Amino acid sequence: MAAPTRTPRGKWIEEGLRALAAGGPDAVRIEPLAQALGVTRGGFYWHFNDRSALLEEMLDRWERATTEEVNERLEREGGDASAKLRRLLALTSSSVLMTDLAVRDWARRDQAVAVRLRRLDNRRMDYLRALFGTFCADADDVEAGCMLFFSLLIGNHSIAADHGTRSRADVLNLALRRLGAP
Amino acid sequence: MAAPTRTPRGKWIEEGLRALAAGGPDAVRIEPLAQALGVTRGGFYWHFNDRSALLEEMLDRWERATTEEVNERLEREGGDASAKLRRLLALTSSSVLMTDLAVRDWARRDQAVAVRLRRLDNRRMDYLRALFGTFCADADDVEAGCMLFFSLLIGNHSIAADHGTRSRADVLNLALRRLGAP
DNA sequence: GTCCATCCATACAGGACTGTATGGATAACC
DNA sequence: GGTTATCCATACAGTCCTGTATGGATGGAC
Repeated sequence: MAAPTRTPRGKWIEEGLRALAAGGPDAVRIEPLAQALGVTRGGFYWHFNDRSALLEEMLDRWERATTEEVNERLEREGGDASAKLRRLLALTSSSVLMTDLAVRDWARRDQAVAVRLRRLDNRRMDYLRALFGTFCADADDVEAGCMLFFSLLIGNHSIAADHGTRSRADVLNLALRRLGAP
Repeated sequence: MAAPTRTPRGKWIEEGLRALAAGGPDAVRIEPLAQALGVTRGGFYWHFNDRSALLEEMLDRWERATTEEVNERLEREGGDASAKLRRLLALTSSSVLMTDLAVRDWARRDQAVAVRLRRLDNRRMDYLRALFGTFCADADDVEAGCMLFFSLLIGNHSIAADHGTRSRADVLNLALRRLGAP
């Protein structure tokens, strides 16, 4: 009844997310994906109806994984709020982050993706609000701090500027302190 | 000697930048560009060697235009530093900004583009440092403030979260005040 | 009115990809 | 050892794009 499951559904999705992170949604093509997996496209169309079905499932998996993966891992490693914020900022060049940036760009030109992103960003903002709330009493300050921190998270990987004698890590630390993180 | 110049070099570059802003570098294809301009690809290959030549010139023009356009316009309209920062943040959905975000994403997967972006981001950072320097004495604070502001500029158009009863503009204002802008 | 630089249309060859159809191959399961 | 669910290879038709080659068309300069 069962089967060898050499290249199951999940493999295609994983490889698709890798391609997305590396080259954006336009880089998610079946033929190169199959080549990367060492097979032909034969099996792909058994799992999926077409390319857009893969993209949908990629977004499904991304939406589920990114919440659990980041938040739970952050909670598991413990520490106070500012330690968690610090760890979040240090998540450099993780594939999670690259995928995130790719999806963010994708959302700019695809309404359906934008809806998903909004749902996720709202969850993330809620999480950030909880963290900032531990060392920040004023609600306005919390909201501004969250927006600034979230922006910093993205800006860190989008801004190519140098900082003279300071390293990027130095500047991130200074910025965090400026946001009131103890 | 001269000519009608119906669809000169510049037209292709403009249309290319429009396509870039709307759909990323992969969306810059000659055939659709020609269609948008109401001609066939015939003339394109008279102006440019190939597609990559267009991309190069698009980046050239972008690099020159974005600096002059934004900075000079900001200076021309006058006001103090915090007024200028406020106007920068209000530059919503300008095509300049969309192109900027597209190039930023492009730079993540193309080294040559990354080099150009770095050059530009450094210039922009210098400009921001000058602005922040007018109401911020400590050099560390200036650097952190610039990074946070620059990130906010990008985050504003990349983050899809809501802010409860507050509007995005409210939060941006709160954030600016938190950065010490009077 | 002719020349010439500039620009455009058309046709062609080729590449990369998509989706479909079809005939296996493989191994767990009975 | 046959059955069956799962997966793969191959071949084919079709789409969209690229780059090249070639023959105009247009209008200012002279």
